[in-house]
Amino acid sequence: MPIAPDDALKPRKRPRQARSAATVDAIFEAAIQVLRSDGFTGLTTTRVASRAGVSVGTMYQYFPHKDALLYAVLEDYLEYVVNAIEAAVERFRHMLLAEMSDGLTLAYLDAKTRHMLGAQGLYVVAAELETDDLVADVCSRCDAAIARLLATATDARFDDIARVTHALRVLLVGTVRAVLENDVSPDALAMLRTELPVMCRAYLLAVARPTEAQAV
Amino acid sequence: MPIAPDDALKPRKRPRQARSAATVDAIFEAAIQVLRSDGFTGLTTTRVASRAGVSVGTMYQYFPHKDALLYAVLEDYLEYVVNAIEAAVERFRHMLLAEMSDGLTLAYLDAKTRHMLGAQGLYVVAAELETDDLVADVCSRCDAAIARLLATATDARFDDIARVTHALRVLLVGTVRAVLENDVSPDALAMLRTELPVMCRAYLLAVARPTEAQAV
DNA sequence: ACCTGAACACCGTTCAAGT
DNA sequence: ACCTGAACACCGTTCAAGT
Repeated sequence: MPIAPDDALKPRKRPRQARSAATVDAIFEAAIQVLRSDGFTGLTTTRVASRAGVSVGTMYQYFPHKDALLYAVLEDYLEYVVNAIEAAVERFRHMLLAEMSDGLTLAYLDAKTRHMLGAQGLYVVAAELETDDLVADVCSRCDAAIARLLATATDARFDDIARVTHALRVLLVGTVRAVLENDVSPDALAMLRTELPVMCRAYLLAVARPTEAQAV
Repeated sequence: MPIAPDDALKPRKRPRQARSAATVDAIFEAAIQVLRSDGFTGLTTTRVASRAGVSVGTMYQYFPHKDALLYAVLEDYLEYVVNAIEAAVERFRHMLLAEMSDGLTLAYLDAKTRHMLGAQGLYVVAAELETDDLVADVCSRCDAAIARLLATATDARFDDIARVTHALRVLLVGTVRAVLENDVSPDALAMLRTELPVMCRAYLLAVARPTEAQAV
């Protein structure tokens, strides 16, 4: 657990040839599979390499150490989620507060459940790996996007939009994780799909200041 | 990561003499400290033993393996939190819905922040360690307590109290964790203390069916 | 009874040797 | 250029030997 200086967690080299790119993809996919089946503790360089069909040495040509590989997997996943949020924000701007709340909530839920169903282990990766900068960056991009959304509600204004934005993101992220983490059954998902929108909507309406357009 | 059969995670023997009890306490405390400073990955049997001032062999007399030690630490912590919730439930029964919501929320927040400030690593322990039974037990005790509380609200009834209880617990646990996990600054805590009660109250009021006593 | 620490198997990482 | 796998240091766990 030495402190990672500079870009110590960055890939060692980018694949330049088709053969290499295929190798990296295989390693990447293998890492996710092993993480899912054996957990963070069970994720071994040997196991990833053998499942990817390469030798350990080859893996170390692309990732300077195990952590760099896991970091890359996490980065890729977070990028996917942020993109989903930013897309939802564009789609639901300039609507009623309740509409944009539901739109954002369901878009986030979809992104999570589609891409994440087995990648729960990534939470452990984020917790254990020096990922503060990466996470901070992703969080601020999400907050910026959500603030952009809320600012355009046609029927409400917020006194402290930064605070509300932050609280809403934490509500979304925390609740979804708390459920998916130890129960990905259809029942649990159904519960989220009905209750989470209610939570977000209720919170936003509670802290919003209605505007003249409200009575429309 | 072998499947834990039976009580494989239970302590090997209970301390019978004062000397032993002191040893176990020291090991326990050392584990928490190492977890805080070095994380889950950095938590080494050698490190825990040396910080506790005993040899590895001694540790293995009380805990059959590293996981059993971590399991015991987690169990102790969860017990503390459940007790806090159950105490709060007794204190706030038969009140207005908004009052009991705030009471429960702040009691939970207090329990978390007081005992947990450094023990964040326990989330990783719970995720990695075969703790499904333990967690399920704790969750159902919390849900039972919260349902007991909500059922006595003087101004509201719920059509599906199990669903609301579950959703409320997930909201509490998830949101608090999402904040504390990567930011235990006073600012973050202040945000939780103001916004979390609003979230819970707003959600409960949104799903509650008001009763005649409401207009009092 | 309780404690110790060398010894064994396994994992992360390197690097000389192969194609 | 890219790949391989034996070799080294370190961690979890055991157990013969100490008090």
